[in-house]
Amino acid sequence: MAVSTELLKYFPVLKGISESALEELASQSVLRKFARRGVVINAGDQSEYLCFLFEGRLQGVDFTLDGREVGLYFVDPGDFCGELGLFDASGQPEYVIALTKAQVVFVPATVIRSILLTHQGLVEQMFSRMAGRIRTMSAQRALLGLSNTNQRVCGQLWMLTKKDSIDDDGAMEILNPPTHQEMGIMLNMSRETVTRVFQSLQKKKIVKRDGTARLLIMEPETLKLMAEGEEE
Amino acid sequence: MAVSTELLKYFPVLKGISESALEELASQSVLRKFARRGVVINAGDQSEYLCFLFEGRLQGVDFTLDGREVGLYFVDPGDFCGELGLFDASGQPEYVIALTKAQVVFVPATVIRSILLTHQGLVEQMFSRMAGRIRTMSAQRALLGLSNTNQRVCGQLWMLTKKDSIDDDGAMEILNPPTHQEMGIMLNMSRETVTRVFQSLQKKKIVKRDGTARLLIMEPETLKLMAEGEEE
DNA sequence: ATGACGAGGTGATGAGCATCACACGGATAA
DNA sequence: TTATCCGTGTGATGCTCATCACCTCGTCAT
Repeated sequence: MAVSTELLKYFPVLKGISESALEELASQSVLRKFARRGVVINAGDQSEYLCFLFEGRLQGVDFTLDGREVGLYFVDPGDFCGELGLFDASGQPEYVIALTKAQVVFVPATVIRSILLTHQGLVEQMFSRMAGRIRTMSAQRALLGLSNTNQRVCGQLWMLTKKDSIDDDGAMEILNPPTHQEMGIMLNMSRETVTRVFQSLQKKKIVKRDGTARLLIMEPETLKLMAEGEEE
Repeated sequence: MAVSTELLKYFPVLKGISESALEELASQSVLRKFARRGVVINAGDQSEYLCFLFEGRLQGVDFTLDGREVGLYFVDPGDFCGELGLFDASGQPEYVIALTKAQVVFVPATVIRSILLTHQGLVEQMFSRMAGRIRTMSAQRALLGLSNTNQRVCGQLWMLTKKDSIDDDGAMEILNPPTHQEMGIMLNMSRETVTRVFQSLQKKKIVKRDGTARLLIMEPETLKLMAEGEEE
């Protein structure tokens, strides 16, 4: 049932919480494992948990009125999701699914709420987190505004690129890149079109596959220029 | 410079604030008027204000890498925007512009922050507000997932429809509807296409213009069905 | 080994919509 | 009044991309 306080210290947002409060949190939290495509948060559930991602990658997804799946945002390790239910009875608007095998710490919202009362710093962290979420959703929306599919894919890849992972050749990487299908869902385009864009990028040696768990961005600058529509 | 506390009481989120705090707020706030297309919040500005909308309609907008404008969300009277800068130095990601003549109360973020420390209820309100923002952005994103332009326009109109404005004939209304251009920006489609969809809706007597300030939704149910793709 | 499944790859086809170009009418200012 | 601007209306044209259909390959469970 409980997790260790050491595990919780992995999460930046919980820095600055008193040891006693952390123990309280830890005692009530659960670590759950998910397989690829597992459902972490179900829309409509009155899910009363904050979900801290320890390992893997999650994705928030929603559905159109006519049932088509749309991708909203990604969650990477150290981050959390499910915060919409914290103070607000409207429930989760969306699903969160695991894109890869994932480990998630479930912390009951009630515990978080009571700790928020006494930890002003945590309040600010939560605000920042939600502000960040809004920013990435805005950025994602801006991506959709690009009329050219090449630009959209390049822009998405650029957003996913680990900017600190630069190696000797100036190459960067994306760990656990989404499948073509998943990118299509994020970018409002068909799986086939994503595949074709990737073909073209690989032919130009701008990106390179390294197994399924890693995508190398050989020429980050060119990628960025293509996202801006300045390059063919 | 200052505004009256009466004016501030118009805003639901400020309910439950002590009279003294409200006076403090009022003394530091400013009421500003904007013309159509006026810029309320400038991206990049370290805008240190919460902007409460008293009258008119605002829109959050962003720009793609290649300079195209995209619409993010609407702000209606009683609501506020600019909360992203509250606790967070990353600044505003987006512009907020006035879609119509508008009156906006600017409240300095510093004052809000200090009041938040002592008003737990206000913290919850702010959380709810941001959660709501995320929900509407998700809904807006889901709209973009619809492949058919008719559906997108109908879905947007449905989101804008005042559900409490039903009259004898079962008609509803939208006050100060966006221009076709503005709808195009929200929905990733060209102004011309929006016009054509409107033509078709008017021909079928599903909507009806009433001057420039009011759009009548004659058949809300049909509109909703069309958004769901169940009707031609 | 064998079967099943999911990811990726590829061509043909046509519809849908962006784009361009221009026209019209109403509002506002000079 | 006239000039100007903006929102709207509409046709012609062509490109892009969704869709369908089918294939290969690798992986995993049995």
